[in-house]
Amino acid sequence: MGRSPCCEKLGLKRGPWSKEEDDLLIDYIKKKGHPNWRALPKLAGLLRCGKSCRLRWTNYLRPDIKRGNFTHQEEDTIIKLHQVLGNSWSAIASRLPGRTDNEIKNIWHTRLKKKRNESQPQETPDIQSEPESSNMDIHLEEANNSKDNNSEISSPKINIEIRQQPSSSLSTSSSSEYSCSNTTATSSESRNQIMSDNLLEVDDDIWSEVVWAPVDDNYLDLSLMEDNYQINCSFNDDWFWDDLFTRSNELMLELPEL
DNA sequence: AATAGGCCCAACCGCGACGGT
DNA sequence: AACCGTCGCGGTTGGGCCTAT
Repeated sequence: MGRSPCCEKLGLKRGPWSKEEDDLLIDYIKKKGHPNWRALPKLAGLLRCGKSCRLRWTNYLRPDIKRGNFTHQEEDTIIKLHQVLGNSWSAIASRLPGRTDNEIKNIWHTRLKKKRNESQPQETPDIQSEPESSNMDIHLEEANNSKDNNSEISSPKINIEIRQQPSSSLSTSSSSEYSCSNTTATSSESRNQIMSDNLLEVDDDIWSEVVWAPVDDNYLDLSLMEDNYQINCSFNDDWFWDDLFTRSNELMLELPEL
C-alpha cells in the first residue's frame, strides 16, 4: 500500500506559518470544527496539507494552550512522570493541562534530561536509553466488583502491590498489599485514612513509607519514599492507570467508579 | 566585531493504530 | 478478512537566537 502524498509535489506550502494562515485556520475551526483534517485546508482556503494544519492547531493555535515558560513544579512533574511513563510524551502531556506533547518533548531533550542526570547520576551509562521505570515493577490491582447502578456510592476495594527493584547493589525487593474494603473514599479525610501510615517493607531493616495525600476530588498523590521515587496517581480518572497498564504486564487494575 | 557552538522550538517525517467499507 | 484513508504519536530536523571566546 503506497503512502498517500502529503505536502510534497502538490504545490502546497511548507515551513513556518504566517499570521494570515493562522487566522484562516483559527477562523475556520472556530466556525466548523475539524472533523476531517485532510479536507480542511482546501475548505479553509489554505495551501497546506491537512497534517500541517493539524500540527499547527494542536501544538500552537489551540486556545487552551498555556504559553510561556515551564514552572519548576511542571518540570519536576515531567521528570517524575518520565520515570514512570518513559517517552510517552502524549501521556505526560495529558497530565499537564495546557502543555503539548511537542512542547514537553522539546523541553525534555533540551533541559530536563540534563537536569535529571545531574540530580540522579547514572551508574551504568550503557543502559541510559532504558526508561527509568525499568527497575521498578508496579502491580496494582483494584477491584470494584459490585458497582451499584443506583445513586448510592459504592465501596471500592483496593489492593495494591508495589514491587521495587532498586538499581543499587542491594538486590532488594518488596511487596505489600493493601486491602481497603468497606471504605467510601468520598472525602479527602477518608482517602487519607485509607493509606496513611502504611509502611512498605523493602528489606529486613529497611522500610519505605507509602503516603497517599489528597489533592482534590479526582487525584491522589502516591509518594513512595524509597530511592526518591514518587508516583502521582489518579483515583477517579483512569488516565494514569491506563498508561501504567500499557507499559507493564505486571499491572492489573479495574477502576472503581465512585 | 566576527564567529563558532549551544540552545530552543516550530515543523516535518514516517510509522502504527484504528475505523470504515 | 483485506484494503484503504485518516489520525496520532514519537523521532528528527533545521533555522533563529543567544552566548562565550
